[in-house]
Amino acid sequence: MGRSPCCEKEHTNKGAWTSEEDERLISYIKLHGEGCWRSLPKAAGLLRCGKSCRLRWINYLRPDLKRGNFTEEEDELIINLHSLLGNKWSMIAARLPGRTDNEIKNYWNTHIKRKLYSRGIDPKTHRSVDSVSTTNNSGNCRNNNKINANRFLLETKETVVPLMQVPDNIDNGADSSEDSNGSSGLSSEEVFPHINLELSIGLPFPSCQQSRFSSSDLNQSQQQRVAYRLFRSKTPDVCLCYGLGFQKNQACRCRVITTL
DNA sequence: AAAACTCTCAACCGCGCACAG
DNA sequence: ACTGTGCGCGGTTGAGAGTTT
Repeated sequence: MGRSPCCEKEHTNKGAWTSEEDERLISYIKLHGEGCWRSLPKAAGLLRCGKSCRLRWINYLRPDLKRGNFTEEEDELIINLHSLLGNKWSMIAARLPGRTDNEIKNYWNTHIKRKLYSRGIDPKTHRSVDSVSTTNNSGNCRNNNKINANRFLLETKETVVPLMQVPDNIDNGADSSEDSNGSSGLSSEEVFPHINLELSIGLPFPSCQQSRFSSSDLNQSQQQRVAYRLFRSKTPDVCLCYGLGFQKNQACRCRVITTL
């Protein structure tokens, strides 16, 4: 059987968009808003796949896009966020207003990788090329260990339950990723004092920013379900701090809690 | 001047997830 | 519990622009 295609390939245009197609898409979305990408092309009179329309809008036509060169501050922010999040481009993009995941991904591959190599840093591990090439030994850099631990926490599904079981530790400023030897690593904010590590996920449209429940409305199991769904979900109207076990106001100012 | 090569980035593809039925 | 559908993500591709030979 196999998966049905997202659209009929035979009757759709491919490749670069014409200015006429752009205008059609823009005026349609201005009139009807985003969403329902599958039916949008037909409704807008476009011979394009819905996916293609979505991509064109998100990466190129959206009015809130910044465009232009990346600043030095943006460079450093991307590097630091990448060290925490890995190739989670959409999450990184959420911290850079006006930038898209595609743009950041391209920029990473064409510029930043090279920049890091020139600094003697491996862009995958964010460790010095020397230490990467020698072995996995020793973790001679405590900061890097801490960074990689955070990255692990954010990326692996297996850590969801343990994370939710130890919110108190997080609240106390202790590090749940620490091993049992009691060594005190630096927090992410100490490692990157200049970036906001609240990691609330940015929202492009104000309508998404409302929430129906605060954490105080939920019992513990509901909160755990919320946290779990949040961690698994790619839905943007949530705050990552909540997925890490924080309660409202404990860790960040966003106060955005996803609904059940 | 032009061929060859390199770089950039818009666009595509396939997969996984959420959700409705 | 299962299936189909739509959306979003990350990896990859390739056309066109820019640079070098």
